[in-house]
Amino acid sequence: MFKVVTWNVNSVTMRKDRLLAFLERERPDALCLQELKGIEEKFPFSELEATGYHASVYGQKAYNGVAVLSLKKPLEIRKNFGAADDDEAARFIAVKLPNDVWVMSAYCPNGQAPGSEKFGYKLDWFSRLRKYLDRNHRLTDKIALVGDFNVAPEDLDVYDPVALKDHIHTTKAERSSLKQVIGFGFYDTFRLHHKEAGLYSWWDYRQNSFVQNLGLRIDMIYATPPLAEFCSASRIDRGEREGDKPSDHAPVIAEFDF
DNA sequence: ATGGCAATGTTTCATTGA
Repeated sequence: MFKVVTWNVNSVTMRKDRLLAFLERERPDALCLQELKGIEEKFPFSELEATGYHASVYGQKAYNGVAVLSLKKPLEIRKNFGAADDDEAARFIAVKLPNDVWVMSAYCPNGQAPGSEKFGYKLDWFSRLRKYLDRNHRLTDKIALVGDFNVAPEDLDVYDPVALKDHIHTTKAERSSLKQVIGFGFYDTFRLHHKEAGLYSWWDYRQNSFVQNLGLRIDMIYATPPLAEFCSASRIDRGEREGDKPSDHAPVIAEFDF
């Protein structure tokens, strides 16, 4: 069995205790983090290593930051999209594990508002992610491309698609850009097992949104065919959105039987 | 239409997030 998790923790410093408890409880083979919100010097390496995890970390001051925690030590680590790409925001890290699976933790740009400068950056970022995949991988590779994609791919993934039509996360341009990435050949492993509406991974901190289930499904575990064919279960751990000091995102979990 | 909540650094406000 190979268990993968993605979790936007909204500051690894603030979520350290939750993260350690989660790892003890779930013992995933790989846990991908987004929004570390700190430089590598602030990352709690020693406490994570004490729980048996290797930490591959790409940090940045104040914003962004991604990591992959894994039970097995990675054979290879890549940060962002390589020498051909000069983006300095720490939004992407890929590790090759000994079982030949590439695990990629992605923190896609928010985009702020349709038409804004940051919106253009978001669309461009997806385009560069697709180019990175084309340059470095083939469809026959076992890849888990996971993270906070900041796009709700379908109206089914939005609590009020009418009110939020053409808002950030739901525009045609964002959905089309995400599809360009997924068109590499990925499956949305959560939807392999859950087809219904009302299932989200993020809820606004404001307005009691979680209690009302006013959310979006924007955190994904995408897998290429040789991995997706073994996906036996998937779920969203809503319990992590409850209690004291939760992240606004819940962890998304996928299990692969091989 | 707006703000509401949370986290970080530029810290008692500004910026960003989604």
